[in-house]
Amino acid sequence: MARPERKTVRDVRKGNRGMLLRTLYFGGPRSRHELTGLTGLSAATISTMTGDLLTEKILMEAGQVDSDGGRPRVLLRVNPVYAYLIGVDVAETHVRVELFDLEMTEKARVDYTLRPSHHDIELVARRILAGIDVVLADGQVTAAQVLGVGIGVPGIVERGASDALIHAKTFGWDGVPLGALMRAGTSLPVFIDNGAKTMGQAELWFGAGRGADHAVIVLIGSGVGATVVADGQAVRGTSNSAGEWGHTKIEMNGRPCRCGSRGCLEAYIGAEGLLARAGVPAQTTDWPSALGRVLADGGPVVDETLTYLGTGLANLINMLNPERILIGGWAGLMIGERHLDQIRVVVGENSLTQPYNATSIVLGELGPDAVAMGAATLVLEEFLDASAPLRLHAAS
Amino acid sequence: MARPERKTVRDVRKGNRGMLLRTLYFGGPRSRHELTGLTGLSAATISTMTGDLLTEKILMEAGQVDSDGGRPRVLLRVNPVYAYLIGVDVAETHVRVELFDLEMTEKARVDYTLRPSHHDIELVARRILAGIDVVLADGQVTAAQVLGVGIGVPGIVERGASDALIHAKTFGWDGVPLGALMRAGTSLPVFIDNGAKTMGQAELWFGAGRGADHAVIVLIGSGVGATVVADGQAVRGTSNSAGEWGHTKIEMNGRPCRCGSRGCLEAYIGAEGLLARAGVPAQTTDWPSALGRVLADGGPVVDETLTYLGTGLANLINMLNPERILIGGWAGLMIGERHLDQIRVVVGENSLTQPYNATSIVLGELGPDAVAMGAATLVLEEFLDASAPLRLHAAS
DNA sequence: CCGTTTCGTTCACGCATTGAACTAACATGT
DNA sequence: ACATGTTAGTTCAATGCGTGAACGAAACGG
Repeated sequence: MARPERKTVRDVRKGNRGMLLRTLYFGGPRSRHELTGLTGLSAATISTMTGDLLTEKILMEAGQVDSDGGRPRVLLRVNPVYAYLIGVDVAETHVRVELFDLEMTEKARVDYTLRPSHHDIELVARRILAGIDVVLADGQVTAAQVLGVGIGVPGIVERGASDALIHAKTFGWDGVPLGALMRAGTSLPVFIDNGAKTMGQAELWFGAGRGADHAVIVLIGSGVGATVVADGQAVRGTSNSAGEWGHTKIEMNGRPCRCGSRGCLEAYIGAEGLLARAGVPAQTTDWPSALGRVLADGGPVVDETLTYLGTGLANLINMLNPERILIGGWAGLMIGERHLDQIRVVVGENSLTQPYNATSIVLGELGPDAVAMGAATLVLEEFLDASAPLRLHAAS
Repeated sequence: MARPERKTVRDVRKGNRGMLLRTLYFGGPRSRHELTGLTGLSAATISTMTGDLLTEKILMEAGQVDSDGGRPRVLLRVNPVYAYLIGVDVAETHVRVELFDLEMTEKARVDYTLRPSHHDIELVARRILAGIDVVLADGQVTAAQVLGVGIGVPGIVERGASDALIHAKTFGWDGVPLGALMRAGTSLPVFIDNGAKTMGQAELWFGAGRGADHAVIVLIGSGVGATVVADGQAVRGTSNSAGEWGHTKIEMNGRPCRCGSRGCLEAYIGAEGLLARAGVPAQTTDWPSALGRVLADGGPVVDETLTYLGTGLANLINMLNPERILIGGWAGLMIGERHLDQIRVVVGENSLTQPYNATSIVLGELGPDAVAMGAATLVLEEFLDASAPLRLHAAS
């Protein structure tokens, strides 16, 4: 019952323009002629629309191609330096700010280390704002050229009517208004989402998820989460907290989980739970190498982990029937690189034949650094969907 | 990445017309003036559009209301006898064909009993076609007045490029082309979907799910399934087999399930599994009263069942963050009527606070007979979305 | 230099929504 | 009975958009 909005003729333009931009963005340089076929629009419409986009400098020409015997085609492409995007990754140990051009090429980056338990929200906001200034200076870009700032944060981002509120237990954030704080310091449009979701977005757009309409991107680090994509759209749920795959129960009366419950998937396949099960001392700090040793040694704990992971993935397949499952996150990649085949076997044993056969299970391509890129993708999405109304802003 | 279609000005009309029809369908009789506010369209557009719909007889006037001091408003409503819908329920023991008017009032019904293991697809198709003729005669409706036939069937309905194929193990159906068989016998448009899904659709549109944008409708009978609704749209997955909640694993190395795997939720809370766990002899035929006795007696088996059910629901909440969960199916209703409060407690203990608080858990309102009505809803949906292109057909 | 082929643009037309001006239908006060 | 005010609904010129058809542009081959 999602209420469709009133539509007017201008929405037609906006939609078609977005479609053209998307096909050009993802479909490489194309001639106007090719675009008629790819978009279904008439040559006349393509002509006027590309004309507009060229004078706006959103598109640019990209050489010619001979076409046997006739007038050569002029290739068009999205102008990568028409505007820039900023992506921010707020993590437990650092705040990272990155500047991208429209093609997601990194132009500048700055990292701020956060001392443990120094996650005061105002400190974090100050770091982000300072980081924006730094990357703009480094990249020699003015704020007026930036379409917006995307921020990936830990925890649940509640998108209320007014402003995004962030709940992150481990940070001591309980309903923190980061959006408002940002707006107080910059006039750039700000988009905030959970870091796991922005990373999923990045994989979906630029990684192993390209082109998938139904996908689940699973993130296994010390925690466990998932991004669900149905019909090309991220499933957010009613308060934007869908995807807590790590806290689905997979064992009645199972291991206690840090969420307070028992038998959560995260307690078995999350790095923290996995290492604890393998008997790695709790005070170990270098988790990745510890995990590497556990995986190399093999043994029952690893087999058990693969069983839990495979069963958890099978549940996703039975429930959601995705065409693709991506495994990401630093721990997920380490496990998957060694044991993907065995995971596939376990999944096959625990899922229904028909949906299992419709799914391919692959590893993420982007690595754990993609949070900021995914956050920037939030801005890019807005631009592609509605380049007309958004457009460039005067910066303060 | 769902590719949006090329849009033209006429699509604007189609969309707005659908929106108007929907608000009038679900929002009771309204005056043109009220419709401007409800739809966001201008008075001018409302005027021309309602004019069209009135001459097409899709709308009709429904009295007047005084409006203090001025011209009285003329109320408009959807004309319930503009056209009719046929819904079919193909179940293990019967084929039921029902005729509805546009307001889903039942006009005629016919039941055919199926003898066990007489599920030959051609027999079923013949029954359906005969049933269509019977309800049309009983309801004194011509085929030309019927918008289409919706059919709810067991098993997985694979919506390929060409034609719907049905896989239903218990019926011995493996890729059966019911759609093609129907088209050979009638020229009415045919829509086929899984019966659990059509029932979910019925609850969502006309039952306890009205108005929910994010919902899960859970069906517990002898089997267990779910309909997931995200952003007002049913989540179907890549091959239309999403929603197999009953075969998600809730216990490692748990009870064997008839799907061949182990630890499936269905093996615990499905009527068959539940009765087996309670020690009810396998040859019992009257399952509902057996279940009634088990529930009345109480004891550990019941408690256990509520724990499994609550945990399964908690997994849905954590994963999908719905605003509403409906419990339906004959067994689900029996359990829920007695123990809804305890279910809510178990769910609370096993789900994250924030999404739990955003969810209300309620019982279905429509009862197990809603499969045919939900199937008819498939036709209604098509009509409301695209009344212009669909329109009435010449019948054979 | 000319015909052919392919690519791209221009323009009249049909269809959509809209604001503004207008008409319709009532109640009230005198 | 009649004027006035108020609310409901309609009509119309203006504007925006996509499209097909006619037209212009830029190459090739002879």
